[in-house]
Amino acid sequence: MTGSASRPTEPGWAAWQPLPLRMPPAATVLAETLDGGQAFRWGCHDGIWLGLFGDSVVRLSLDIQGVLRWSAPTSLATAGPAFAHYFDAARDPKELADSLPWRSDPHLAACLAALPGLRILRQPFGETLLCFLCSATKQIVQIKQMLALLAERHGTPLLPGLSTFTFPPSTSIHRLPTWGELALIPEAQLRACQFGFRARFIHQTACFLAAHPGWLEATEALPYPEAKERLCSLPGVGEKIADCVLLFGAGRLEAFPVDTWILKAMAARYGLHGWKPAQVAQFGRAHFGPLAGLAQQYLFAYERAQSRL
DNA sequence: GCACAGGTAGATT
DNA sequence: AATCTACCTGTG
Repeated sequence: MTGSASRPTEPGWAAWQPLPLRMPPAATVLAETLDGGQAFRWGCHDGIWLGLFGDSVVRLSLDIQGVLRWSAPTSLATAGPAFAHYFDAARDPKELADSLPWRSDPHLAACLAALPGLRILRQPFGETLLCFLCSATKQIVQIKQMLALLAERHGTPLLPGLSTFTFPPSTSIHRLPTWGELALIPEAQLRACQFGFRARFIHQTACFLAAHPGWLEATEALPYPEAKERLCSLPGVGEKIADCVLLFGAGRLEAFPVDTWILKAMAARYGLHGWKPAQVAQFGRAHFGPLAGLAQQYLFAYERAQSRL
């Protein structure tokens, strides 16, 4: 009996509720969505996902029928609705993907077919900036470890009352520090969280943001080109990270982040051998159109899956 | 030992 | 303007 509908209620957690979706994702696609490199705060234990974003804590489970259910702590009444927005549950990802140029692009068509229903999450803007400032030349597993350590040491506990009911075993549940909190942390303490050379960038960015109240919020509200330009003015933020922040943290689906995977994929699949990242980014936006970022996520996931075979 | 990991910034050519 | 390199640190 693995159906979560029949799971008994656990202390501190509200009952599991179905998330209304046109088409629930397959387990592999859900895993790729939550843990495929756009977010770094999800973990899966015994078939149940636990995720943290902003002040929210949510658990997810695919029941035997394939229905996606969520459960939030009773102390966090807003976590459910917050997750629906985070997951962009109101939007049908297949419909969105259908307006990508897959009809004239066989490789894109293959990527869409391999991961039907892959989504772009709508993560908190500031948090996304922090996460991708940590990402430079790091693997996903390591990025997750760095952020977990930072949250553990410098972030507010989200479920103080549930500290004894650990889920998963021995996992601490702290939110990431806000930029205001980060500005108060000495660079040395960031280095102690295994940030390496990224510690200086995070510290400098935190100091800048502390000196410019409202700067992040204003940036998020700007059109894509202006928002990207402003993000790139932050220490440690180049084109790639700016595009990731706008794509995963601001719903700007026209952003087309070019990392080493995409660089290799576009060379191999589209013949762009020897192209520079900026050239590939321009090609991507022109070729894939206003939803280029969604296409990018399919290409990225497909390429990583191929490499694991 | 050494290359590489979802890069960026500053120096050098 | 284009190319090269240092920057932390863990992993294979």
